[in-house]
Amino acid sequence: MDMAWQELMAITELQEFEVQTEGSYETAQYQSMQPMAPAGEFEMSQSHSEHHPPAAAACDPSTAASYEGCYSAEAPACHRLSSNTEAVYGNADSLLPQRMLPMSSHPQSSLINMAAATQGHRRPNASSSQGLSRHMLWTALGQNVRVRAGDDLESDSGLSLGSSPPLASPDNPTAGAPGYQNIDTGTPYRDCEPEGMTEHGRRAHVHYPMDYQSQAVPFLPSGAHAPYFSPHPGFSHSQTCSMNPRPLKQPGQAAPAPVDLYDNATMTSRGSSYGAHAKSQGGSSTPAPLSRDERRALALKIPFPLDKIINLPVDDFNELLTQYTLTDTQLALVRDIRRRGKNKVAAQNCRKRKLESIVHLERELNNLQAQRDHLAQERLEFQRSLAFIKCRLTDLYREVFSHLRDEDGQPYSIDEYSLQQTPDGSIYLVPHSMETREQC
DNA sequence: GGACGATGTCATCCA
DNA sequence: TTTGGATGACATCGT
Repeated sequence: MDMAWQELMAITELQEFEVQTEGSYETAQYQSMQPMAPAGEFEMSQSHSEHHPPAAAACDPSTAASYEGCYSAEAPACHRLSSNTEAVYGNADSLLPQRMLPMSSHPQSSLINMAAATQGHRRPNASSSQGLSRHMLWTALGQNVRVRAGDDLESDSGLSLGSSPPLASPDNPTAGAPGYQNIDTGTPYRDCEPEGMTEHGRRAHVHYPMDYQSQAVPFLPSGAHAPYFSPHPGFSHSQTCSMNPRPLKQPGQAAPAPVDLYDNATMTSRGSSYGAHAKSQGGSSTPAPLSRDERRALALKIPFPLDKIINLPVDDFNELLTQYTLTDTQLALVRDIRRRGKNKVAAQNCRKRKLESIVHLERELNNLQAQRDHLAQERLEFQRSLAFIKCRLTDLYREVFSHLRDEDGQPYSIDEYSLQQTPDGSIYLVPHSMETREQC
């Protein structure tokens, strides 16, 4: 790429050279798409004869054979830029990476759709996954969702300076945010704690979604919450922390398998679901885990879905907030979620534009390189043409001298005299000695 | 284990 | 002042 840009920069130099050496040719001539005639056929000379009558006689094909030495017949025909550029770059669109294709929307109408979308397909785009994960928030409530801060225990971001108030983040369980505390014990949430969590706390932890259900039911997709909202009492901490996700069993079914929606291997520290999605390509029916914000919303019992938080217009969003009595912590979290959600979309759009810009610049670079090649070819043709015309002029000059005679009928020596033309068109025979003096 | 692409997030600027 | 879009930078993940 660097070389390409260096070559591109040479175009300006090339054009400057053209102007200096071929000053009589205007820039417009460089835009001509017509090929220069092969020199050997002297079509070039005929073309010149239209504009330079004196040269026309010199370029008479009948006499041109004597000038092959000046104007090589091997001069290649100038290529047609109009066809070349299109031929070379006509398929430039094919260079567009597949990732540049317009994103398609995915229906988010049901949990079934969501599950299907997460199985056997890599996430087609982030927006759909957002929608899916948002549904996950409200459908997973009955699935013994553990309000886990596991990924939050990891470093959120090396540069994170904590834009969110500490209270609003489960990253900081010691900050005293009520929403991140165990409902029963009041202790901060710490999922999968190897030692610190008591069995009572674990059970309360496991049962937390049940407590959340009472508030969140109105927002759950119909039919999604009822079968899953009674966590099996037999779930232990070790089960909930299992690294082997199993299909969920409804309460009425015997021997419910341990459920772990937070397989560490599938969760990113950012709470994104793409990792889990990629893992679901294997055909696993394990639903995608909740994002970090979804879990935060779950923990703080935000009483409306994330897609509303993120996508509602500001007026509707504020109106939504007025419909509920939210704590400062909840408000801060909601605003953080809204900010992050919008920024996520913005980042996706930004990256898409950046890729499109790269493709556009690469295409433009190719076009400019083709233009440069065309100009170089034209310069070569013009140089050959100029050399040919000079040869013809020299020959005509000698021919004129051969017909000149002095008073004694003797021919003038071309070494002693020269022909000069004045601005008014008069031609004088000037001795070289006088010419030299005039110059002095 | 390092390179690389994808993605989410944060900080910052700006309208 | 608030809100949100745009974007660079960074972290993390999976391949």
